[in-house]
Amino acid sequence: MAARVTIHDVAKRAACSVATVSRVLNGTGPASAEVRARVQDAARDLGFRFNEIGRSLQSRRSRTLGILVPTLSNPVFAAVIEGVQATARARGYQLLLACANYDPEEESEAVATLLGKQVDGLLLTVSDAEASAEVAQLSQEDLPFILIFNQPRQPLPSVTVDNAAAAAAVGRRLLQAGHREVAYVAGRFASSDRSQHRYEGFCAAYGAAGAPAPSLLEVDYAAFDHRAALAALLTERGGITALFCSNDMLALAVIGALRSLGRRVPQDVSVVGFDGIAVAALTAPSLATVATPCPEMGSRAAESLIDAIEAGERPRAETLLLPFEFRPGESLAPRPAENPPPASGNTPVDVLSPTL
Amino acid sequence: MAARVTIHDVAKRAACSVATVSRVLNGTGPASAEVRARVQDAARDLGFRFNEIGRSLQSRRSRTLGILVPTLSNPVFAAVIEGVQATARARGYQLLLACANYDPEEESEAVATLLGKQVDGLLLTVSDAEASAEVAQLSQEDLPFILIFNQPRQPLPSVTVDNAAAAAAVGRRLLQAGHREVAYVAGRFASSDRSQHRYEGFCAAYGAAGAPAPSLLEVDYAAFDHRAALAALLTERGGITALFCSNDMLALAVIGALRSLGRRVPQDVSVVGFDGIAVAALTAPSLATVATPCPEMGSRAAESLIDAIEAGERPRAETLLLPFEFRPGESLAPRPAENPPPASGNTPVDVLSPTL
DNA sequence: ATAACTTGTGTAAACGTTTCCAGCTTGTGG
DNA sequence: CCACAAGCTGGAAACGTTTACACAAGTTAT
Repeated sequence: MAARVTIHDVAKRAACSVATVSRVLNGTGPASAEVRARVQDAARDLGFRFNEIGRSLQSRRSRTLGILVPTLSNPVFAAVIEGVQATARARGYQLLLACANYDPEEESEAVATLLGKQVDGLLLTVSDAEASAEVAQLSQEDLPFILIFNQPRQPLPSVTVDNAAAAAAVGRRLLQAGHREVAYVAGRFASSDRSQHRYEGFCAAYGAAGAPAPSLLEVDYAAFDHRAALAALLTERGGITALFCSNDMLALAVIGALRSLGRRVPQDVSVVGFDGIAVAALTAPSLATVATPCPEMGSRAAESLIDAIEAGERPRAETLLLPFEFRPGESLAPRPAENPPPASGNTPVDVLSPTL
Repeated sequence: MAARVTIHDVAKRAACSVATVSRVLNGTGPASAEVRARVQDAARDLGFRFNEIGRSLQSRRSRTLGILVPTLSNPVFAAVIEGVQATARARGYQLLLACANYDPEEESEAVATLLGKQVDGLLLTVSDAEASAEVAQLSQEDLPFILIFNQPRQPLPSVTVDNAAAAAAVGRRLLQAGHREVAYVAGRFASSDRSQHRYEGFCAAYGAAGAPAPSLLEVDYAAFDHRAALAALLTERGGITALFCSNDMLALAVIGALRSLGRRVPQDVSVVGFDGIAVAALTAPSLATVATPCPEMGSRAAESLIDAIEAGERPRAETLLLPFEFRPGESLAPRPAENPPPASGNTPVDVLSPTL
């Protein structure tokens, strides 16, 4: 019921004009000590708070950033958002959140909605930055934006890690551990530019070592049961001793699937992930992975974006690569001796399918 | 550069008044087929999109919901938000996100900011709903809000699970497995109403069975190394064979700490969590826990909130309890036979401290 | 034929701010 | 004593919408 109290109410109570109230409360423009006190008292008494909608309309700045991620189910994105959120708040910006479920159409819709809400800038992770209609749309609308995780080949503002280099590092680790026959397991390969970069880097490392090119296994990310696909891969190419998964969530699911197929990790098959989500260190076996500085990526991106906004420019159309770090884990062990994998008679534990 | 195109630009191009443009584009009010077409063409040609700020100012409705959570590091909250996000979007609302880091002061600040942004309603998880200044503030400001996870004893609108009942269920499971000496491990007990409810329910189950009351171990949530605290508890009360942790993230950390103390889970100590985060099913040992329907909690809360908003009312001041489910896991096993825990000579694995 | 609707359209006020501009006090230097 | 600056204050326009109201033209009922 309490009708919102406006600057007019404060003005009336302080017996002055709204212009004066605005000047006093914003500390802009002069005011006598006397009226200043009256205004402040009135504002306090009435519990006045600026209506940011009115402010935004007048100033044509919403002090709001849009952030678009594929999902919140993958902790990587939550971690990024945490970083974004922290620096956004530190600099006086709010966050309007949208999830696009890896669907380009939903991405476009979300961007349109965010634009309608007059966000001052946009941070986003899209399926494929190169083929993305909404990136084009943004450039055209001339709204400052920065991609996160995406590593486009054209010059676009983005913050990520060097996916190819990181994947190559993983490749070298695996080679070092004696794994010559390996596979890359990807969730949504076709629609993820970064997943492709990772595969390329991975293959490059194997090529450079004169080892056979890693197989590529694309699994249906939506289905959480990867047993059939993995079983097929492992019997088809019998010698495979290590799997590099395109992200940690997938790696954890793969480990579960392997276990229930009776394959031990890492004794029979080694598994490496990508992202470095916190829980990966807590599992057993702990997950070998590439740790990406998610919160830092978020805050660096937010920082640059806000800088650009406040300078009235657009962010520089170049990729900022942050350092990654290979994080060893129990899921990666030296290649087993030349004995064939054990018969699958081992008590297959049923994995509970998580409700992501 | 592209100056935003407004309804006036459309009006000029369509050679009509802004009122007509508004009526046509909103489908409100009459318009001749002829002018309707002109307006639609003009809007399309100019790439017109409503400025929601202007709209909100005029309509005094922002079609935006605020959502305040303690953190995004804990996947539970990400899961809730995912549910909220889905139904909010389905009903045409956007989400303004804020994190308060479990700090009541930051909670208040965040609420104030959200109010300034004129959110139509607020979904929030606070440290302690009963002692919370911002809940009072909200009631007073008469802004529709619903608590999530909080289970206040006063009548306040909230969506959660019956924490005490769920904890009692855990207690019964542990008793059933022969664990008579147990402890409750809590992250931030003092500041979490739900953690307290859980402890009460847990104790009630033990009381009803005539078993000794569970010990209470409060650990510093910020410090990720709980080894010292756990070692102290386990030597002090030698007979403890099971730990019930106030949430899954803590449970996973506790399992790591136990491992590095040379205690095997579940052979030496059983561990049960609370929340049912997705990854808990993927770890080894998989985590026994209480699964809470996080996305459902989010969507139910959002649904009720929006209903209230659109009815011009406030949500009913009562707690909606959603069903929980005990989810068995490998981390819970029958109490070991009467032999004392093995000497700690077992290869202590160093847990990598996650960068949450 | 007139009165009373109906239909389509435009004018203008409002929503809550900020800010330009002008005007009113004072005080100062000539 | 007057001009002028400096300090303070208020009026009013603007930001992009929606919508109450007025009005013109056409339709129908009397």
